[in-house]
Order: sequence, then structure tokens, then C-alpha cells
Amino acid sequence: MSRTPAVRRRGEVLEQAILDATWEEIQAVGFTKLTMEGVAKRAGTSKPVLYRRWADRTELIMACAVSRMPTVESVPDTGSLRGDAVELLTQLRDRMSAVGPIVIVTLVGEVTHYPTFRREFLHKFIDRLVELMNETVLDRAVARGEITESQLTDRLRRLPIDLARNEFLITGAIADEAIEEIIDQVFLPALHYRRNLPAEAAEPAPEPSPAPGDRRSERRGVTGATAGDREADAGRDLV
Amino acid sequence: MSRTPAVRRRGEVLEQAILDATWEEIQAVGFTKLTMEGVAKRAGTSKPVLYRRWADRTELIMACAVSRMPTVESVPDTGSLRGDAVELLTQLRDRMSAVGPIVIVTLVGEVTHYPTFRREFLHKFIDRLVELMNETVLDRAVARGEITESQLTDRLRRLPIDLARNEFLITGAIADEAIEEIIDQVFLPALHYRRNLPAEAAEPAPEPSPAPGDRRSERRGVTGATAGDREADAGRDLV
DNA sequence: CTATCTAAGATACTGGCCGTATCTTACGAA
DNA sequence: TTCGTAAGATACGGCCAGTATCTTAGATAG
Repeated sequence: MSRTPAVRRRGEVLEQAILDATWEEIQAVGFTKLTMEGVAKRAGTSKPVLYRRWADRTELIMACAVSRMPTVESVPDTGSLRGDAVELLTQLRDRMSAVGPIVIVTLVGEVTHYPTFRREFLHKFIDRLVELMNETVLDRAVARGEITESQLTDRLRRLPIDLARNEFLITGAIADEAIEEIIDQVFLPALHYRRNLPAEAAEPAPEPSPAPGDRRSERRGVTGATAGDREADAGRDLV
Repeated sequence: MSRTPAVRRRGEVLEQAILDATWEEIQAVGFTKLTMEGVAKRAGTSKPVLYRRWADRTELIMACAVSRMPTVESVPDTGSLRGDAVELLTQLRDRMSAVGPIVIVTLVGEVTHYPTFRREFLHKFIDRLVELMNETVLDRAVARGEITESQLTDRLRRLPIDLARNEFLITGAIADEAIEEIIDQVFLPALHYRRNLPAEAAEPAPEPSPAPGDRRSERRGVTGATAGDREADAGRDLV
């Protein structure tokens, strides 16, 4: 449990030891029951040392998660959109698995309470992935001639990431088959439908088949935005 | 703040008063800072009364959320798959908006820690929606002749719900436009692609276009399931 | 090697909240 | 009117957050 070393650690070394202890504490007692005192004892140090670095529990846990989540540097060119997309989702999966579903889910929850954290969290975890999707995977596919810019909408661009993230948040894992389903049953078919669309007449939906009396979208509900939540865009590309 | 009524309330009346107070307390101090003492005071009662009904904070909050979330009874027949799907997602959106993003997200987080809660939560909030999707919306579309059973996969069946849920968890809201994008840009096109597929040759993905050297799915990553999380299926249809 | 400065580590304290135990008292039922 | 049940008040032990204070290790400069 508590391991007070012979030598007094400092700076970087100490910090890493605390983050490791935090991680072990999460594994041992769980996220909700994690306490600063527990972490301090496990790290062989004391509370003030923790509070000198992180303002509270949430910050500590977030720092811990950040330190354990591998970064995605690039997506290798597999030669096809499909291959690249599978690769991207696989990396996303591996990143999130490295931290674990409980931490990720709880973090999303905790982070929702703190706009400040939320932005930092988003910046650290997500932006790179979305960039990779837009600027590497999709641009490459366009360059190859697999797709054209006109086939893409914002919604379609983030579709694979949205579905993979959702899979992980809800089920706690993403199987290889799930990745292939997302790409093969949803993403590529949805792109495929827009293959030869004229410039911007692309909007309306296809009739899947002879639809008898289609009086589309009659009723509207509440507007949805539960007021004062206009940092929605910031959250758009989470994880 | 505290409103101790002249008469001593009991049973149903008292319980509802406490749940109302819980809701007000969430609005007032936020989710994380909600305390049993605070709720008791606001409800004009005392802690033991709370603990006689709910074991802890999480149970109380969950009961509060359940009591405030309207149930979805049915999806009216709008005459088309598109209309029905929009209607279903709109109801889903309204249900979740009635409770609010912070509560939902935090609840998903808290619930992840407690397998028992998780199941109850899923049962109360989700099952009905998935049922409605499968047994009302899609069956009706098949009956109309808009689609055939062979076009459907499990993934496609829950696609709209997955995307809508994700939208809400991440951005905190679901705009009308988002619902239409989900249906028109993703769901219907993906279905459309499978329109005239032979029985089960449906699996492989479409080449979006002339793909040069497509050596598909070469590398595999970690298996994804972060061990011992085989209640994944239970979580599959969350919210 | 010594002086000095910084940060680690130990300890203690206030305050808040949890969860429970105990007692009194209002209300409903018979 | 009586009696049983549950509401409400109070109090308490315990844990933990977060801070203040003091001592001491060790890095660095001269």
C-alpha cells in the first residue's frame, strides 16, 4: 500500500508517482470512492503535496487520465478509405481502452459540470482525432478519387467517430466487428448514396422504396436545447 | 428554501414532495454538490425520512430522474418510415430534455459503477424505445413495403437511436436539424444501399468509387473489451 | 564545504456531510 | 378514544475535503 521511499522524491518523478498511485487507487477502490487521502497514502506522500499540484479530485483524476491515454500521431495510408477509416477507429478504440470505460464515462460526466475542464478535455482527447479524420483520412480519399468533396457533410465526416464513441460509452468496449459494421454497414453506404449527386441538391432523403402517403415531419417537439447550453459546439467532437 | 408545512405529510404526498425538492436542489446547487441534508431541508423534512426510502444519493437522484421523465407510449403512424423515425427521435429527444443533459450524462456515469442500477436504468429508460423502433416503426415500414427485412441488420435497427443518444450525451441537446440529418443523411441512405441485395451477400462494403489498391483491414489492434465487462449487451441500448 | 532557498512531508484543525440511532409526536385506522 | 405507524427532530461517530503550520531533505550557488 503505502510506500514511503528512502529518498525524498521531487518534481517530475514525484508527480508521476502520484499519478500512478491515482491510477492504482482507481483500480482498487473505484472512481467514486477515490479520496485524496487514499492517493496520498498510496503514493507515500501527503495531501498538501497533492493540493500543490491539482486543485481538487476532478483535476487529479483528469491529469491521471491524460497521462495514461496514448496519443494518436497519424493514420498510416492503407491505400483505401475503408482501410484508413478502420485504422482510425481502431486507434480511437485503443486510446479509450487504455483508460477504461468507467473512467471515460465518469469523466464525461464530471467534465460536463465544469465548462473549463470540458474544453481542456475536448482539446486533449478529441481534436486530434477529428483533425485526422478530416485532414488525413478523408482528404486522402478525395485525392485518390474514391470520393468527392460534394459527398461529404459535417454529419458524415464525424459519423464513424460518433458511432464508435457511442459504442464505447454505452457498452464499454468496441469489438473489431463493431468497427467493421460501422464502416461497412453505415459509413460507406451513406457515402455511397451521395456518389453522383448534383452540387447541393443532395439534401432531401431518398424514398427507401414506394412510400405511400409521405407527409413528412409534421410534428415538432420541444426545441431540445435545455437553455444556456451554447457551448454545444465545443462538445461536438468529444473523444 | 425550507418549507415545513402545517400538516404532517405522509406516503405518496411526502414522497413526491421530496422528489420535487430533489429536482429543485439539482437546479439550485448542481448535481455534484447535492446533499441529502440539503434536500431534506428544502423538502421541509429530515434525513431519516429520506434514508427510509432511498439507500443513498444515487438512488434518490435516479428516482427523481425516473419520476420526471415522461414515458413514450407509442409512435403515431405518420404514413412513412421517415415520418415515423423522425417522430421516434423527437420523442426520445423530448424525454431526455425533460431531465436535462447534466443529469442524464452524470447518471450514465454513476450508473456505470453499479451494475444493479445500470440494469434498472436501462430497463426504465431504454427498452421501450428500442421496442418501438423494432416492433412499430420498422415493422410498419416493412408492412408498407418501404423496406424488406433483409435490408435490416441489428446495427441499422439501432442506428438512429445510437446517433441521437450520442448527440445528446455529447452536445447536451438535439436540434430538429440534427434529427433530420440523422434520418436523411445517414439512416435512410444506409438502408437505401441495401435495397436490392440478395439474401445474405449483403456484408461486404461498397467501393465508394474506383479504389486503387485496396488491401482492406490489415492491422488489428487490441481486442477492445477491457476485460470482465461482459454485461456489454445489457448496456447496448442505453437511453 | 557551507549557506541558502525551495519544496517535500508530517501533523493538526475546521467544517461539512454521511449514515444511523434515539426519542417524541402527529396522524390514520379501528 | 386508543393504538400502531411513520414523520420529524436531534444528536453523534466517522470520514474526508481543504488549509495552515512547521520541520527537514536536498538541490544549487558561491
